[in-house]
Amino acid sequence: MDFSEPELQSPRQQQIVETAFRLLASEGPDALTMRRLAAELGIKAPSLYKHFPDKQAVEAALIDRGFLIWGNAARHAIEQAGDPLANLANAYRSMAVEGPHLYRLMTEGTLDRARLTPGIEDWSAEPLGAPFSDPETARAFWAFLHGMTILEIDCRFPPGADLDRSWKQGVAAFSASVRA
Amino acid sequence: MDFSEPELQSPRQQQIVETAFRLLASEGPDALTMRRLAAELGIKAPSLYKHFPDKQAVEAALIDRGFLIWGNAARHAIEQAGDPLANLANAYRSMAVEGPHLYRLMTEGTLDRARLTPGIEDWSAEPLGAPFSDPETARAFWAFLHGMTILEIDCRFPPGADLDRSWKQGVAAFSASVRA
DNA sequence: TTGACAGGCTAACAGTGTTAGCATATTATG
DNA sequence: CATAATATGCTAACACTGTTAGCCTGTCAA
Repeated sequence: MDFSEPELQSPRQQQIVETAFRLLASEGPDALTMRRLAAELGIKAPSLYKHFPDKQAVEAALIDRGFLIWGNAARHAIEQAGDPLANLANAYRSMAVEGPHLYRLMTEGTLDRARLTPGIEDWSAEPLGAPFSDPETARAFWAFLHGMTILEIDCRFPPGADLDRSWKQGVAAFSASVRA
Repeated sequence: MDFSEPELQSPRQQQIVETAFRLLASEGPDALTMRRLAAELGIKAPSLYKHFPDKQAVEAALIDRGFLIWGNAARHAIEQAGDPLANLANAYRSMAVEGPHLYRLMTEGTLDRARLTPGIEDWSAEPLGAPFSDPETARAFWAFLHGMTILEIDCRFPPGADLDRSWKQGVAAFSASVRA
């Protein structure tokens, strides 16, 4: 499966999503309003509704892009030499730290799957299952990755905590569960 | 340390927080508006500002309450017989499933610690460190707990996934790291 | 030439948190 | 007892949000 081409989007839609992507990344979710996004494109807010039914649809397109980014990064990580769990953890962490606003948008709250391109969510999560013999342990490892990531970018750990070490310890804990 | 008495709150403030607590639990975050909260109390929205400087302050009081609930539940869990990690995991999961809206409010986004009662965050996290010999592994375990919990209440796992088994596998993975 | 359509616009609505200014009832003080 | 202060409510309004209705213009096909 290849999700790299968003066929269903017109050039103008792609341009809007691209602008929204940059706006979210550089100024955060509070800046991602319909009026601001429109201004960034040199138009007025109501005109956006000629291209997307509502704001959620724009956000869904961003989430789609996030899943694409993560799916590719995870596949790349698995192919590398060394401990696949550590490689996945590093890739996951890097992606989120580089784009914390997008990461939050992707993972916060419930997800309206009907708005996403079908299958992309599963596709992006697929590489996480590779190192493990059963899907349940893979999901537990995913939970660890997400927990570390979101707690880190939300600054929920005590200041000065050795997060590198926590990542290592967690990866080590799950290493006993990898496929022979 | 005993956080059970919110000494700094007037009776009216306690009443408002209590009402907000019930409103959030029963109807979710969208219902927790200043106007709605006021209506629930039989007053108008601006009157709330005689008791709290802004909405964030009300939310901070709710988060305080959440930390209190969790801190007590965790202490209780640790005293029980059996695997302390499994007990903690069960307590954590139960708390979140019973009050998912409060759990999200507590854990979503960054936290303005200046608004919380000093020390309550650390106090509520304390029991998690008990079973482990180093704080880094304890934090990794916390990340696993939070990851599983938030992904579960946000329905991010595939439908039909065996979450009980994922919880078990994750707890098992960390069991090798417990203090001798 | 005409008609459809794509894509912009202004004006407006309901809802949000929040502030200013006013009224009243209780409580403390002279 | 009178008076001042405080607590606690109110209405009106502001700036912001997503969103809709209705209008106008340019492009392209029949």
